[in-house]
Amino acid sequence: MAEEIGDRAQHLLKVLVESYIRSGQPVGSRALARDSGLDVSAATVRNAMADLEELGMVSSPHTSAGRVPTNRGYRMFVDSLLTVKPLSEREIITLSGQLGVDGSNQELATSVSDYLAGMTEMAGMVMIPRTAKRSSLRHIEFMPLSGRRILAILVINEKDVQNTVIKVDRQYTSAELQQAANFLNNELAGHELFDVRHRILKELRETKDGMEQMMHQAISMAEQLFVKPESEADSDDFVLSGQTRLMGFDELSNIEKLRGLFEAFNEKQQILQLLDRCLDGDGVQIFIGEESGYGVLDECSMVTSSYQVDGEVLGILGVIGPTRMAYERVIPIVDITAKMVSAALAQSK
Amino acid sequence: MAEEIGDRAQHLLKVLVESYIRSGQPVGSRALARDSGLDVSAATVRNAMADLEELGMVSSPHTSAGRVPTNRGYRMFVDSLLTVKPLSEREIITLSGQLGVDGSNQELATSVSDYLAGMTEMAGMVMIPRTAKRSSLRHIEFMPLSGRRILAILVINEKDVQNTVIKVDRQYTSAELQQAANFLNNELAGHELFDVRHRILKELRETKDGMEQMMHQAISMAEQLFVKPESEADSDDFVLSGQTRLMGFDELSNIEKLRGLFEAFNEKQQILQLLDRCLDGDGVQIFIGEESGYGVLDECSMVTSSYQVDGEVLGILGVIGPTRMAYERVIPIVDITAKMVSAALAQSK
DNA sequence: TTTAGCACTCGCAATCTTAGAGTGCTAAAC
DNA sequence: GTTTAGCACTCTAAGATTGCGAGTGCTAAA
Repeated sequence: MAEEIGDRAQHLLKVLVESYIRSGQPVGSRALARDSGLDVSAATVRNAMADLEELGMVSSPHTSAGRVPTNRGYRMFVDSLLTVKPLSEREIITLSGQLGVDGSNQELATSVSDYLAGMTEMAGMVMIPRTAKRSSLRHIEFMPLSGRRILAILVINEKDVQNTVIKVDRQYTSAELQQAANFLNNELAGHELFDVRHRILKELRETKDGMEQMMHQAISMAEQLFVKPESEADSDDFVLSGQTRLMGFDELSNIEKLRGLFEAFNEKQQILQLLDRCLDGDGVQIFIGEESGYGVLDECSMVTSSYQVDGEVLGILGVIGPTRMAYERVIPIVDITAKMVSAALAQSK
Repeated sequence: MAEEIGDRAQHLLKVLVESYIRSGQPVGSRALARDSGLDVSAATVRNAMADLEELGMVSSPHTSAGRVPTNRGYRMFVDSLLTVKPLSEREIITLSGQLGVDGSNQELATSVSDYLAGMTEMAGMVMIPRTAKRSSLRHIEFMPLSGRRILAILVINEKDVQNTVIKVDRQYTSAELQQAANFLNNELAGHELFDVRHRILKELRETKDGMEQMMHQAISMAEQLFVKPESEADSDDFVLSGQTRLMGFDELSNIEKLRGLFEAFNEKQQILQLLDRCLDGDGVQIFIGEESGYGVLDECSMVTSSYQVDGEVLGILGVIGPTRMAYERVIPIVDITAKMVSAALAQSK
């Protein structure tokens, strides 16, 4: 069935997609023949179109409209036909100017997301997996609350603070908690989170007996802090900005669709699962339409890239926009942004 | 000009608004005569409508449509014509069930906002002024960062944590910072924020000389933490939920309007300024259409109420929806919610 | 394999029509 | 003076009709 696509058909597909991305209008055979640069007639183009249609690369909205690329057509386009424009010097400079290295990861993520949204005129996003492997524990602090609850404050890396309320078996005094925190800081501070988790589990196993009561309790508190979150592989930090720009696109003028999309943004869950899938991949990755498996992303594409330090993936960033987007511009933007974020993080280390 | 409105005209306005809120359709004279309960003919109603139109209470979309209330008409309606339905027992129980007292204020706000959104099928919002008067400082902690920066962690009230990065004149060691924190905790912990600010300024004035170097520095750090934020009367905590529900209303099916609205939600600034204005008011307050002065709220109304403890206003909560909303239902919901939140907060004190 | 020619299909926009709803006004009735 | 009935008038929303333009698919010839 899936026959080989001839060189000419490929070229025509490329020109068609480019034209459609530019104008948003179905492309007819006459116009395509003209723009293709090839010296062929419209009729020949029509034959090629018939082939492409059979292969599911293009389709007509109706009998006498031109052709429009299908998701599969877009896929072929970005995979093997696209010619990427490098970014201009100026644009790169703008970005590097925006990347302040101080401020928390949160702030960095926000500014990067804004930048992506601004440059592409679409929605930008940045994910920081909370359990980023490179994170190391800096400091633990406990504070008693009313009724058997304790406020735990974790300082992670340089400047990220996390606080959690944990429940314990009885009331503790400030002094006791201080002692527990000291103990844990001694044991755990400076180690990577991954490591911390390990140590806690190990200690738990080893200390069934003959250990000071206090340590025992301290470790069980730490367990609540570090071990549970792993199983709830839930909310990573996730910044999304410029969503409202998506309301400007015709293909999303259907309110129902838009609503679904914004609900998905609010949920975060779905989007995050999707982004998780990108964590392994290298370089820029693209989801076209509902390839992602999420109906709400029907008319949308995501262009993402991971950013990393020392070859280790720290997170994902990218943009969301209509399927009909200027890939040849968006892809290098996402690519470069990811690289510059990687560089900035490496430097601030 | 603004002549007195007759009793009958008032009654007719009331019935008209109710009918319009129910159906969303302009109300004609015949239907209004029928529904009014009055024993008058359509012609009489027409005369009354002509009067109301002259007073700016109603208007016709076009010559041969019925009448629609204007903002002014709505205003009159909610101010003096509305009969409020009390909430059913069941609904109140649902709410009190949802109000968990544990968890941070953030979490409380989120759950209240969700509740409002769910009950009214519109968008819910809760504001917690960051500088809430009743807040008292619990604990301060410093941690050195690279390059003359210090991470400050404030625990406020029971369970709210705030962290800020401050810049200082030189590097400090952990020990020095510990000392400074101890000093500040001794001086300030347990006091209300308002008080804290006062004390810092006082100390600053008094300690020009003859004070230990260290205290001096500690106080100037504290100044950065507590005094500056007051001038930037910027971001209070603000939770908004169920925005996407607004996309379901016909009057907001205009994408441009919707976009403006959602951009305002993202900015927060504008909405917050608006809510600030409610802080003084007592009980339920209502903004109809662009009464607020913000064009983006054109076809929307806000129903808000403050919540308080010991007679002191802590924040604002409410809902946003289309001007054409079921006020007689929404108002008691907002009212009761505010009261229950107030009660819950008083109890958790 | 490519091309020209031609009949055919379809959507879109403009125009017209009709039905229905509701008004404003006037003159009579209470 | 207020209320009512009657009537002409206006306006919209929803179909129906039309013509145009764009583009296709097919066939037969180059």
